[in-house]
Amino acid sequence: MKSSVRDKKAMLLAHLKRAIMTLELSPGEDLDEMRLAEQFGLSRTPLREVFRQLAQDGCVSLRENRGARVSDMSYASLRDFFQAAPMIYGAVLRLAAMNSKPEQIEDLIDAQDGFKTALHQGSGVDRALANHRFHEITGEMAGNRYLLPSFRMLLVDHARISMTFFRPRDAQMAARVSEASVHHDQIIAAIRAGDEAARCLA
Amino acid sequence: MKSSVRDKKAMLLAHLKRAIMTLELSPGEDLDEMRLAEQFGLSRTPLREVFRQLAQDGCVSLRENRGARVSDMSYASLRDFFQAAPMIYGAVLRLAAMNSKPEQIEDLIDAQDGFKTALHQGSGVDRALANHRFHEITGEMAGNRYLLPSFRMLLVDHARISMTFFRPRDAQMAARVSEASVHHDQIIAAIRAGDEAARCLA
DNA sequence: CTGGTCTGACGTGTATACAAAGATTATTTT
DNA sequence: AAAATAATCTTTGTATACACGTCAGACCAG
Repeated sequence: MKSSVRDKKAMLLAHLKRAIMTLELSPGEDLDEMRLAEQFGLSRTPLREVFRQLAQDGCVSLRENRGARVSDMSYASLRDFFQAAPMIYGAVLRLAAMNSKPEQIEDLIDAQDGFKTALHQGSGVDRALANHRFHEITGEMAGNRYLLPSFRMLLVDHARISMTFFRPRDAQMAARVSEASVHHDQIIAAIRAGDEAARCLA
Repeated sequence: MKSSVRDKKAMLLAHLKRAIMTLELSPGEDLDEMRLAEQFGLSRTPLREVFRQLAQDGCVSLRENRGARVSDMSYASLRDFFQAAPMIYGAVLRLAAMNSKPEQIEDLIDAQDGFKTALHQGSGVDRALANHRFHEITGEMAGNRYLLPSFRMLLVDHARISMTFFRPRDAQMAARVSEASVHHDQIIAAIRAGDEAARCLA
């Protein structure tokens, strides 16, 4: 079974995004066009399109005549992150509570199950990705085209920051992650409540 | 003097963005790749790159196998706009007040002068573009990489919404626009104050 | 040595030909 | 005559060759 170019593009996008979020590809690392092209059986044209999409999510930065490089995590970008994240996350959650569909709530609960599983028997990578998936669904629920680009950028770096600072041995860290699980449950409850409220109005 | 491809790309980008913001290109209108390519003396490859950049700003939507189309302004997107705009604008202004540089404040004052000129002797298009320029500078001042993508999208549709609903004869509208000018002055004052405060801390 | 420029190798940017998908028109069938 | 289907035509997506810019190391001047 040979996959179409379209599928290969999607795979490459997912692969690179995952690798960047998990720090498998380090911030600042260069991406080699030609190498990736032949590795994934694509020509450079669609590959560069994938780079553009990654740039949109803040995964890579494109430098004129100097290729794509994994976005670095400087002190400045950490500061930017903690300035922007609370607002955008808050806004997304409010909208998610207003606009969520029953089916999406099911997805969210599944994602939270996945997160709990990762919490107890997964690696740091598993936890970061499961957490990412959870929040990604809240973004879908909010469904606001203006908020989404910023939200997606934040989620990518949320994962990278978790990966950077998470230390499995550290008891405080373990507590933090458990807190996240509780927080997720609160989010689900709030969204359910919002959904009920919306239903009553309709 | 013949301009380089790089310059032509920048020109095309600016031209299309302006045309879309001023509704010279209507929402929903299709963009013809080949026509624009020969019109601007570019091949399709860099032209499609420009389309991608426009898509990033929310100017156009790219449909699989069906080219680029000017983003339409549906009821849903208006709702999204008014949900997202207050938050993002507020956040950007707060950060602008914290991070602005003296030189940027000069730019902002110049932009406000331009807006006032447009207000008194310009067309609706002039006003919308001058207003856009003003807010664009506040975005630069805030300089938060996570907020910027959403902010840019909002600004584009801010201009388009103004163009849609502005009616020169309408006295209420005239008052609205004057209000905007006052609002701009307040913004400048607030940013100046923030700048002073930051200076005192340093 | 140190600083600067030149040159060649490497990698990115663009043009163009070709392939594939969508839209349109003509044809056939009921 | 209307609907379904086939043929074509247009437009988009991909591959590839070539042009151009960048970077590194050699070479020379100070």
